Amino acid sequence: MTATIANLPSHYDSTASEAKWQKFWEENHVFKADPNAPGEPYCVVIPPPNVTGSLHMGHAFETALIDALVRYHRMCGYNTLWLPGTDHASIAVQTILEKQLKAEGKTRQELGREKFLERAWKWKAESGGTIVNQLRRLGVSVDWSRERFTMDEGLSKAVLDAFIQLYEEKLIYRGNYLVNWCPASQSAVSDLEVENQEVNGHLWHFRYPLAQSDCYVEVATTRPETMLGDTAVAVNPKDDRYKHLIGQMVILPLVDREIPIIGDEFVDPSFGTGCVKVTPAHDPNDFEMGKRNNLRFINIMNKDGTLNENAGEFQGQDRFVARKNVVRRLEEEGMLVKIEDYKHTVPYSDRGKVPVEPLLSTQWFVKIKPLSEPALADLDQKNSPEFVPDRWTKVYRDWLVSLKDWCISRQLWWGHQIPAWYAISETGGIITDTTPFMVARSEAEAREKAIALFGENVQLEQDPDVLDTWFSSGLWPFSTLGWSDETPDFKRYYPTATLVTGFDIIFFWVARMTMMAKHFTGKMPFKTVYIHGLVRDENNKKMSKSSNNGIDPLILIDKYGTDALRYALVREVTGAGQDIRLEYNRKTDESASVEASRNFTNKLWNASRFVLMNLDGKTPDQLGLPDRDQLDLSDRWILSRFHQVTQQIRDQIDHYGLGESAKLLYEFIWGDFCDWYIELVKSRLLGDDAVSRKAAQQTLAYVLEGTLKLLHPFMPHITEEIWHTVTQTDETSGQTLALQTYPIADSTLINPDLEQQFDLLIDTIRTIRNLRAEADIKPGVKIEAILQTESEKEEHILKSGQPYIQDLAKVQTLRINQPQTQQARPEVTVDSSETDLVGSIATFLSTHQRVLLTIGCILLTLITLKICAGLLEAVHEILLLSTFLELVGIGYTVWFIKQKLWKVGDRQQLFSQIEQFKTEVVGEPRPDAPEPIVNSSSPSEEDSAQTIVGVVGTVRVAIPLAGLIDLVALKAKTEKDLKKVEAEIQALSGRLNNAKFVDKAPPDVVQTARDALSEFETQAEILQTRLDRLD
RNA sequence: GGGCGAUUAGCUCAAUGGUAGAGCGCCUGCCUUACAAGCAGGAUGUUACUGGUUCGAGUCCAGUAUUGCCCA
Repeated sequence: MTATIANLPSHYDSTASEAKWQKFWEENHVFKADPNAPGEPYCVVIPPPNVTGSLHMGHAFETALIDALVRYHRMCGYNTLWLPGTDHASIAVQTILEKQLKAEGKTRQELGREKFLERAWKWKAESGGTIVNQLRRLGVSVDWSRERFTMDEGLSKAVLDAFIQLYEEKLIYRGNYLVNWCPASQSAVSDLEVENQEVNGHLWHFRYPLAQSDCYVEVATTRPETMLGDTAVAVNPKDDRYKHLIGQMVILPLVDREIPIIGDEFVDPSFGTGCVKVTPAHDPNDFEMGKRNNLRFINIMNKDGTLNENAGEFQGQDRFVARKNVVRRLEEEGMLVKIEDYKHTVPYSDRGKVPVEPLLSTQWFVKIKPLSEPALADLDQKNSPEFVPDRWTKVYRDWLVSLKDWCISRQLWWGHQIPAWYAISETGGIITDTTPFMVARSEAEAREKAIALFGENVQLEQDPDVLDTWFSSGLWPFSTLGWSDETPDFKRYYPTATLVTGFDIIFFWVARMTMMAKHFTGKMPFKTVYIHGLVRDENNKKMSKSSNNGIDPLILIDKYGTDALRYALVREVTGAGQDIRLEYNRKTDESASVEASRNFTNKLWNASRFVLMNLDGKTPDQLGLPDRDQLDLSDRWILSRFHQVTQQIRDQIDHYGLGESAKLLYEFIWGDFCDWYIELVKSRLLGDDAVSRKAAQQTLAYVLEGTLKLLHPFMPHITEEIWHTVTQTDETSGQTLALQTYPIADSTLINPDLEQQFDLLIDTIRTIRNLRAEADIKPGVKIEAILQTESEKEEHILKSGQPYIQDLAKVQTLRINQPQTQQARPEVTVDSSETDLVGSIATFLSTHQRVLLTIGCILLTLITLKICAGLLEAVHEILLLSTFLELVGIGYTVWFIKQKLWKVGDRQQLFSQIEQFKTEVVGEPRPDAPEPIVNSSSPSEEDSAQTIVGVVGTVRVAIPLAGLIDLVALKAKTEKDLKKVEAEIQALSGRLNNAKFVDKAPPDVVQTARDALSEFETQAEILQTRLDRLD
């Protein structure tokens, strides 16, 4: 048994609770998957975070979404596995480490590969530890026993297997191609690691003289220094200005090299002069042109971004220094025509933050078409994988179609070293483009092969480069499950169910995984790809490390709790794929939206406290299911709502409507359950009808427990905490909400008609409350209210809900009448024997309130004076005190009259107090009195101007007010209401008078409009009558 | 330049083509024994703009403006 709830504080302590349950889940192996257990498998692999430091809000968002899906499916009975892990992020980590080294005045070369890698592993341990800790604090339901890292033993083996297989299939090749060279990290980077930035640059126009004449052609470039590597000038063969020049030669200035003028369709005649210089070794387009036209490839650059021996006088200069110098020299030679300001995009290295240099070098490539085509076929033929939302399918498809061969080698140390060994003894002890190599599983295997080819004395050296990180990430969905072995996990959980990730890495990652998976396993690695948006900051900027606008989720978790943060993130999502914006004040570390969610957790907490306080120490199980025959109207209503919401939530989550589900729960818990049901049930819990009380307890317990289950995937910690208390489940039992069955909607309890009827009661209560506020009636004061309707149905509903109205609108006496015009109808005339004593007194009181007021006033004054006199007598010996008290007595009388009798509202309050005093003596009317007071010989309230009136549906709500009221204000309010109603009437009748609308609109829409019009007309009539009487 | 989104209350965002809602903020009144992190009530909109389709458009179409992202 757990501690009694009475000891619980009124505020939920997230910090303590979260730590407790995170520990509990892990220690009890709650999320440990068992491939031998029954149930359809539901497996999700985590998009592995980079070990580059810590998680940011985007990760928190993503894991909140995944966890909601995973916990939901687990509770739905799937054999669920969420597999966690991290990614080694070769470039990113190496950049961080080199920065650290630089700060210490060292380089990695000085340190050496081995020591550098030691350092990297140390970093990995720290960062990985931080990340894992953060994931734990987020309360994710992952199976930690299966945690993986892209460079751990198993995954490294998978990488080796994949590489060797692809190489043997001739899908991996080594070749000399143009790559994106990052001079900062001194490595090739993939197209994806390049970020195009718009810069304000220049367009330089140069003259290249023709070899055979005094004429020249004019070319334009944004990178003048590359002219040193030009091997042609190209024009469009259809360009009349130049086509006669094709085949002629020009003399390259500064270099004095003769280069041809070629015709190539690629040249855009409208760009610049229509005549372009061609540098095949330093520009991707020129590279293609060079291959098409058999041009020379002259590399003018070293790997550090300085110019090499091919640059002549500029050798050794940095590329940007050389740029200036080349321009100056051309100007001196008279070859500079002009310099234009020019805005263009420059490729920057994502990591190195310097402009990327297209550089010709020898790299390893994956032939992509044989991989992308099967993946494309699956998409086109089977719509696999299915993207949610669908529009991302096109993005994914376009990418697959336009893929180029994938450069997979990186000139880095941190990562999977390429399993190729060079027979360097064949090429003078160094690796060159022509050094023979062996691809093998190990150095020993490579040596065996090498000896066979080159003899015993062959010297081997492993390729120093590592593989692109995405090569190993591409294997993630199956390598983590044990591939390339047929492990039980792989057999049971592969292919996985859903991949949840951001659209920004569809290219990077999703396409790599589908291609690799199709090739190696023959299957798409996941059924569905759920694409979520990005978390933007308060300025609508994407949160990222480079923008330095990220927010550490732990700050908000510490302040508001994990559940609050997660819920705030998830409820922001609509549909899917939409970006969300997180409100955040960087000065105070506060977030309004997370605070709102925290308030919601607190609301749930307190509602649960209330329920617990009223269950007489029993659990939902002990109380049992409520007997349907004993249910009160409100019980049936909340049960209908509960099952309705259950159905909606299941539908939503099944279609990835996570934000919608979260919002549904918010409305249900705060609105239906707390604002209405709990308020309605209070009097029954306090009352002495044991049967009704028990039904209320059972319903409360049942709905609360069910709601905790519904909410669990979104707010795992607080629901677990409350569930354990409500069910009195000891922690040591190992029982957990996380493994309970997710509620299943019982359609026999869903009653839309009942819900609609209940809405009328709610609206009636609201209208009375509204009128009370308008009339400035104090909250504690009980009033009289009169409800009139022409509709028998409405009348019936109002009568069944009478105690609710009295209870929640603080109505002492409620009359539910037929309007005067129909009062003759017998069914509404109730035998006077049914009119109880209280009703008589109320009628008497309201009829004779003025007399009563006067009597009360006199009585009170007399009592006051009597008390004063008595006091004076008792203390008359004290000097001056008697005079003082006399003054007090007189003063109080004056004060009393002014305070209690002068104003209308105050007199009314006094009246009400007297009435309450009366009820205390006579007794409270039973809240579940079978019939409201019906009085066909209606008193004159509705004839009096001293009545405030509102309408709901076609129900007229009247509250008689004692004494005079502010007629002007009342009139203004009535006029305002009437105006609103008249506007509605005008709009509706306009529509209904339109023959086309009546003809063409669906009949139910027309009928709805007719019903609404008739309702508004009734409302208008009621309001107009009131207004007439006020005049 | 091509593509994909977005633009609705002061702010953040909702609304199967049927006549606009929520949270926060604001105003009024309440410490009503679950909750002041709360309760009750209230005010607030030419749905960016211009046309078109339709009986009917925030929603569909075309264009314009602003803005964000992706790809060149």
